[in-house]
Amino acid sequence: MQSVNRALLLVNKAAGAAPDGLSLNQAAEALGVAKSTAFNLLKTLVAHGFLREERPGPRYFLGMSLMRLGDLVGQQLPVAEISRPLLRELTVATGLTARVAVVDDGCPVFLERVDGPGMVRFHTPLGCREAPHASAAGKAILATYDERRVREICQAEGLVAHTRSTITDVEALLADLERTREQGFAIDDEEEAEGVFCVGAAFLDHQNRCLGALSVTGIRAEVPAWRVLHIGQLVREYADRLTREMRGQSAELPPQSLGAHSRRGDGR
Amino acid sequence: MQSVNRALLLVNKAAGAAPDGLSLNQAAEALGVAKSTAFNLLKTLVAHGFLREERPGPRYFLGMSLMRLGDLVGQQLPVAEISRPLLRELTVATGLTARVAVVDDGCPVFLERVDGPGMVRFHTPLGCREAPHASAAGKAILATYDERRVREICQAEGLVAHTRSTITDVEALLADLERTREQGFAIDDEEEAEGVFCVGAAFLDHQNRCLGALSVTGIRAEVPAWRVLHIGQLVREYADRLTREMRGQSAELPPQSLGAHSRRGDGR
DNA sequence: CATAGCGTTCGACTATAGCGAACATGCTGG
DNA sequence: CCAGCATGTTCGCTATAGTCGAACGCTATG
Repeated sequence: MQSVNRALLLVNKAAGAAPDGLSLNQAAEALGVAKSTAFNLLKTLVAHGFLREERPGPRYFLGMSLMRLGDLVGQQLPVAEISRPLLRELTVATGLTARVAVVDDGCPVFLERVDGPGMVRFHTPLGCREAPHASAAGKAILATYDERRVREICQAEGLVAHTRSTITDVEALLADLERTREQGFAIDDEEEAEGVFCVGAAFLDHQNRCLGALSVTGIRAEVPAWRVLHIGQLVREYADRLTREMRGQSAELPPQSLGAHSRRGDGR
Repeated sequence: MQSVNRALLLVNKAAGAAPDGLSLNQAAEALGVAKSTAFNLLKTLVAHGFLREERPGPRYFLGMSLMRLGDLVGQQLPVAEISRPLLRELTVATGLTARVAVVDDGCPVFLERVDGPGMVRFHTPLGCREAPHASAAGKAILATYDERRVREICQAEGLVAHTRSTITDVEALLADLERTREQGFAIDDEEEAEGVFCVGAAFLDHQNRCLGALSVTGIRAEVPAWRVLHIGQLVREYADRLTREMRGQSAELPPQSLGAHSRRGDGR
């Protein structure tokens, strides 16, 4: 499946090549193929709207089809649709950027975001994976797993340090997860990026397996110590609401009170 | 480029196959190829995250990469980023769903949307093309072109009727466009969908060529006759603001007052 | 327990995608 | 204004890589 591989790689290249786009020669060189080969690939991708050809001196950018398809991903996952109004409320209530992620192999993948009102914008593309051990959403997810599974994931992903505060030791991480379970929400205190503070909480499916997490993100200064508890409880509360609403739609289970702190899932 | 073609077709199939996803056999049949061929294609797409494989009984859905890439499209087009706060304001001011489209071969392609507060949700996927003759955004765009180009586009697209009110006659369309130019905004009065009312206005680049259009959408009942003028002027005003802000960023041209009704471009 | 339907693997054949060289085009600098 | 270069585009040959079909294993169902 060589040609398909190359085509898809090209799309990724075009994604990285902002804001000037990709030229034919760049494409050919990036793939290590002849110019004519890259030429054909590019034309095919353009024909399907996966790339956009901007003249003159053809430069290639991501195409409109990707936007349409990207939008559809969210619609295939019911989570995004349902969580949107909750994110909006959460943003208003906290003044922070609120996001929702689904879990993919233990990592949070962010589906949807509602930016806060502040000056600061965070570089948080939709659809991106974040590290499980260094993000509030990730730790909220891990906290629903049992120790064995957490160790597996840590092994697979590796506890790479993003900042000085990143937890790089498995035992320390397990302790942090225990605290997360106790208080009902996870905290990322500059563990993913310097100066950035996040709070996250997991939501569950009808079998109490973790589906994903809500989180709010702000700069450290926006979140003084005395606000943390309040924000944490708010995020927890909204995550529970999301759990209930997801159940309400996909299965007709009764809203069965979740209990304030009953997310002690077994992770499988 | 047969295999790439087939792969990209599969992605589109998977997009349409909501909410149950695509099975191997469906995929093979849809393409008219052997099962093993479809199998390889699917696996390759999954490896790149363009599709997601859900077990058991492997079903294929759109993958997370598409979401990430779709999000990036917007970032490569400066329009989406800049228009977002304007859309938000416009939604608040009108109580309607506000959207922004860029022009692609005369058709509006919608980049970004901010839903209104009402109960009604519109089925308006991002990245989708709409008919130029039957949407407010489309007519706002066409109104910036000269007669020859409008006729060309009509020829190419065909004036298909979506509802009883759709304009299917070129002369009538040209008259409507003239009115649009006079009042500064375009109106779609149930021409695209029954019961749906839209108002749109074009925004321009630094050479006064049409870049795209803003529009607001509501159900007919939300937009009584006496509100139309006010809403129209509002949309016109925001489109002009967008024009100015786009110029402010990409080129350092002075904000040069646009004049209330100076969008009489020549369309090329 | 049998069977039908699906996903998955394998090897052979041939169409197809890849290469390289030649041709076109559009800019830059002399 | 022309020459030269860099870039995009086309074409034919060749071998590779993608396609097919058939065989296998699994699960789900009557």
